Amino acid sequence: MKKQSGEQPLGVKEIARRANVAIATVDRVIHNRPGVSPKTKSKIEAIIRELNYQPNILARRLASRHVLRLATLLPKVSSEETDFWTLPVAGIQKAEEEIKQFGVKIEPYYFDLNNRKSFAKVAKQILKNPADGILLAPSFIEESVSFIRSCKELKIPYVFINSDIPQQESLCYIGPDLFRSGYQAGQLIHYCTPRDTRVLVLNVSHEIEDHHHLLRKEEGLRAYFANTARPIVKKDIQQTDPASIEKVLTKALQQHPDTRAVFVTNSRVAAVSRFLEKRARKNKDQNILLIGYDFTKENVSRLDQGHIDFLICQQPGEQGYRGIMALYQHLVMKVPVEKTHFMPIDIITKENHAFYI
Amino acid sequence: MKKQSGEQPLGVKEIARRANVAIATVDRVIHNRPGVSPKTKSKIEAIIRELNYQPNILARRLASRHVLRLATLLPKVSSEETDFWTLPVAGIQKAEEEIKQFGVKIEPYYFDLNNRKSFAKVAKQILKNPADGILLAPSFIEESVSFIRSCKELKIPYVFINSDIPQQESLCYIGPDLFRSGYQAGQLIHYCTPRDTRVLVLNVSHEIEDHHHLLRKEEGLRAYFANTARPIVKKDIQQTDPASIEKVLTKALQQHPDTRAVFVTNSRVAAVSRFLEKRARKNKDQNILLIGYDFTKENVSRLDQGHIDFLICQQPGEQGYRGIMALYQHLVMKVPVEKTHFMPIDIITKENHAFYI
DNA sequence: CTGAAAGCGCTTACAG
DNA sequence: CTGAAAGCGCTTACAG
Repeated sequence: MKKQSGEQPLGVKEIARRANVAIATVDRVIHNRPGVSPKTKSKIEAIIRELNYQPNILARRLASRHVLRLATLLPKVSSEETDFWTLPVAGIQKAEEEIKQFGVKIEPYYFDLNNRKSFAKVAKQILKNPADGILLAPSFIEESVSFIRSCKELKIPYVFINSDIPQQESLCYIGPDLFRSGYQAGQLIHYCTPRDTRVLVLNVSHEIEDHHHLLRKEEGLRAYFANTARPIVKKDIQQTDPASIEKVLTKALQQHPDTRAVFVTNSRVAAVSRFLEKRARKNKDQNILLIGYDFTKENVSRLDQGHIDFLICQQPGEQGYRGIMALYQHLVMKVPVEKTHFMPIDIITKENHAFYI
Repeated sequence: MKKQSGEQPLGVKEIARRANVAIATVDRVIHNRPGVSPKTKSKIEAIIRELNYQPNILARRLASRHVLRLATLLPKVSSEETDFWTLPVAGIQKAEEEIKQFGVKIEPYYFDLNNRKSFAKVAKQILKNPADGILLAPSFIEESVSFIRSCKELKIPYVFINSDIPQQESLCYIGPDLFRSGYQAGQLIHYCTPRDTRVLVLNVSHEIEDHHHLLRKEEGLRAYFANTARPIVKKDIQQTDPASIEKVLTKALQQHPDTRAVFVTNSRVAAVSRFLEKRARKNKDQNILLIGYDFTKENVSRLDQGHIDFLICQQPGEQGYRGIMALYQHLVMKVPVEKTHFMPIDIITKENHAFYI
């Protein structure tokens, strides 16, 4: 079949012909470049509208000598802490694979989640040789706000993934709705445990920065049980080593022997599962439901062994992939991008994790 | 930044220069077209290998006057039955939107799920003016096998979605692992109901063709409980009207008053939920867990009202999207395609359905 | 069996 | 402020 049987899409050539100008002039108008008299400009613009001109992206990228650079600013993957960020990075690579044909190049930068100064330092590096677009995880709010202020000045679009800073004019946010994920955890607990038993909420984190995020999940959980008599107790564990976890948990469970569900508000659920496993061996009668977050290697392995019951996951790979694609859509295709994209709240179990990601 | 600073990707021009032939001859070799002497051919092939030549897809699609036609053969969406197939269709449209710039066109064909002859009829239409690739839901096995026999003869690649016919040399299969989804349902029942209570499996379908699929799900569920004492009973309901469902269910629940979970092996779970709702009103004491399949409008609405507990879903939209993309990858990008792609087994609840799809 | 040339719809120096 | 022309890396008639 031959192309364009029927409605021939008209191009710059036809626009130039109708406007009685050279193609180069049409090009100037299309890209809003200077050097066109107002009169010529409006004439060409009228014709563009009339023809409903759609640029041919293939031709554009083929002819252009400009390669589009996208910088990513994400936490470094640290095997000691959590390998969560390997998945977004993989998603970003997949996106790059798909669009590198179109002259898009990704420049990855990494900061240390335990060191807010490293964020600022790496951010400064990015600004030294600014990319055309930026994808970032705004883990440190203050530093992120300062960084994107510079981006705004340079008119560089930026996308947030995994956590949001609202009201910052980002191109878009792609990540979880923390509150609703906590709410979902509430429902699972409701289904799986007797309704008069206690729920223990654990925030295991020394990163104070995280706290706001963890609180939103806790709020979601509490909201689910708002109109019930369900007893809920919360513990913050700031030291994340096994001994500290053991100490806090032992005490909490002694204090509240009616606990039948533990909700860990982040990926540290694996560490908690270790303690509960040990405890269950001594104490056969008590079966405690354990729910936590994130598809890390360790969590999945603990899930598979039956020491974690549910993991709530939000497609971290897809977040990276879509973040890049959003920048691409915006910069190359020039199509509008959805401002907020909440990821599905996926419930991962021993039985379905093999099909995830 | 200028393009190709560094490793200049070499193209046909350079190959032609090195082989001392015209570009047209290189093109013939690249596309394995006739009219090249064996000697010239092998010489060019050697250079292509040596240079690790990667064709520029942009240039290829821009220069080519050939538009790639992909036919889709799917069940017609019938509002009376189920709107399940609207989602794959939407996924296909999304894919088309993304790749129509590259001269890909989708030609949709629909058959009637209640009429196997309609499948054969529409399939014949497709063969009258064969597309370059085909995406189909092989709902009727015999007719599908006969259709793809013709496709094989014509060397047209085809992709199965939603259900598979193994050993048919399809380019790939994209859809659920039915057995494992039944297994997952088993786990949810295990978590949510007392372990000595009964599980009722319902196959609600007059389409005998379906039966094999439904059985796989049932087998998965039974496998989960294989080494337990859990009582399981199965009922087939061949008439799908409310009265027939009511009749069978009333009898089954009378016969087995210890039933605390009902597993419906397909999207007909909404109809079952109607009966159970009615029954619960009369019979307050008995709370029965209800699990079924598919993200149809009606099912989601029943889920939202609390009359269905869990829906197992397998990203129908994504199946359509990926099916088209697989054909595109194969035909345009010429990259190898994964033979089997099982979709995640998603657990959808009242609390997370709003974030799905 | 092989090659020279036009063209796909754009962008980009460069000249005026 | 404007235009003529070369070129992006391919494919496609057409000529020999």
